[in-house]
Amino acid sequence: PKKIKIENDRVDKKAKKRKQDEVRGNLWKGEVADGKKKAKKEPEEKWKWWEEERATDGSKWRFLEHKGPVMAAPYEPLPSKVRFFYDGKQMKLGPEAEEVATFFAKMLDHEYTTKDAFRKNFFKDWRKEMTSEEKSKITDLKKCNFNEMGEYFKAQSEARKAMTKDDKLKIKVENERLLQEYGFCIMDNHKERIANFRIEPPGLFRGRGDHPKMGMLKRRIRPEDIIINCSKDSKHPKPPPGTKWKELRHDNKVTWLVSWTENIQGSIKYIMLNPSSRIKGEKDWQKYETARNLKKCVDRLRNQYREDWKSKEMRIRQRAVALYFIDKLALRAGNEKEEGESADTVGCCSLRVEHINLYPEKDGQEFVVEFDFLGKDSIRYYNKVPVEKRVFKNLQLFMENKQPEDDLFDRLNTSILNKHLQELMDGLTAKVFRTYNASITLQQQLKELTSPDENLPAKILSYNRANRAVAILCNHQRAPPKTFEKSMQNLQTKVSHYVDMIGLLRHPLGLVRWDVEVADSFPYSPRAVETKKKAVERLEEQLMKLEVQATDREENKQIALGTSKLNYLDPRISVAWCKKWGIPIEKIYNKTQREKFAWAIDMAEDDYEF
DNA sequence: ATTTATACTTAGGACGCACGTT
DNA sequence: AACGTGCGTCCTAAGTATAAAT
Repeated sequence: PKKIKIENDRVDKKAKKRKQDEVRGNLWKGEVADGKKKAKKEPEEKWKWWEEERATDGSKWRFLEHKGPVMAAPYEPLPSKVRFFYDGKQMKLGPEAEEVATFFAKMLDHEYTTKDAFRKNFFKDWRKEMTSEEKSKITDLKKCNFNEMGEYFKAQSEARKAMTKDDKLKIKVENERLLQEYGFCIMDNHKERIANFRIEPPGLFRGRGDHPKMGMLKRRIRPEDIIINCSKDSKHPKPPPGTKWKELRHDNKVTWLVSWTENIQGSIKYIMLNPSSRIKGEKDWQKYETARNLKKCVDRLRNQYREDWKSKEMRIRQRAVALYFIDKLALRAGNEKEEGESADTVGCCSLRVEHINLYPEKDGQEFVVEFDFLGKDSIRYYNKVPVEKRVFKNLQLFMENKQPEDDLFDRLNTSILNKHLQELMDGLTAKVFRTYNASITLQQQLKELTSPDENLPAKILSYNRANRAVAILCNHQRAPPKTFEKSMQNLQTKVSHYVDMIGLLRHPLGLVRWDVEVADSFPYSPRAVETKKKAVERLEEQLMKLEVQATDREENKQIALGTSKLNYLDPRISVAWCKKWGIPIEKIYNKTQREKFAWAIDMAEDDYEF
């Protein structure tokens, strides 16, 4: 595999030395025992992996030791007072059938338990867990009454909420212990955080959107399903007593520690490291370097695909138009999906004729393409865009003699497209355009929106607006928060409250209302005037802050900023912006994000350019 | 050329908790 | 102390991409 050599790849000799000095194996002994106090008091110097050289042989690590996954808690049968009824008659279920029944009972309040597909899939899978006796009795889901179960779980969760502080603390301590024991691994002399060290518990599958497999039973994972990956010379994780792992593997060409095959789609699930880890960070850094490489040649590429719109070969024209969409609209590549295996969603290459409408003229604009389709996670993409005449004509051509459900780009798929892109630039794939366009947009928007003399909240509003421009480009949506309207109203109430107060203060008579002390000194003593002035200033600043907050929130109603911040925006752009304007980085990145982007925070200066 | 397997990134929503407000 | 709410964390589904198998 090709490695993109990163520029400015300084090698810090001292860092190298430090690394060798660090002792391996302090993880499972000593440290945990003498408590976290020590670790907290003198946090071991943060490892700057970005100052070290990277492996060039395709190996991902040299040493890997971990404790294996945390298995899902075993099923606890219901107390006998909680009954299940079939066709009005009480019925005691065996533990297997009962467990699956509880999954359904826990979802009773959800709308999807009313959906045909959900019920059908659930019932089919549930029956597989029944004894032959149960199976012969229980033949109709409609006759099943899970209400007592459902109530029981509701009560349980109420009880959990109502627990004493002490009991809550106990749980917290136990979680912390689990984290300390299983949440870290040793990779190449460093203790690194694991992202998801728990095996996914069994339950009913609920895909996103109109998923054909909704309601199916996601089965319990046993040690016998699990593959462990670690160093040969490490202390191997032990399977729970009386069980065996499926396999113990020592593959340092991959980054995962644990894997298993999930039964719904038959896909493999992995346990991997946290985004703050070296192995994820390097990859992330490299991703942005590839996007920066695209920046260097994007003009050439754009000229190229514009030329290709005229090609006499249909496949080349399709490739060129698709690439234009991917570039201009930041569409995803659009791999083909097996029909009936998941929700019907598309990306660029898998667009169908039914997903676009062509308007030679619309709303005073020429050659408008209207997109309307469900993308990843069944999020709707709706957009009307004027395109160049040639693109428009090509689209008409591609749609000729086709049915709505036919592929728009019938001579193209992501594999063909990526092969082409690979020839144009080393490391280039379709998704790089999303990264590139997102990052360059942030940089441009920040330049445009930041005004030097604005105060801190206003600058942050500008940042959020730049961030928002990217989120809109990438179509990162969210469901409006349930409490949105109300919290917006609250904010407005506060605002008018401040406006009133300021009004009163500004008016001399307002003194009577405002503050007894000042009122007493009526008419104005110099001190009172000064105090009043200060108070007005303070109030006005708070008002400003509130107004900014209100604006920001309103504009953000249906837009999710997190995804682009975490996955598309070169963090060095944000770091540089913060440094340039003296904004504390904490205003932009929370703790987790600062950990993930530690490399960028350490590296980028105020003049960094993407 | 097409399908399958694998590994990894990207994604939105649920949930719970800290924190400010009443 | 009770409340509520906004944020961060967790969860895991759903994508992209590539290599290997057919």
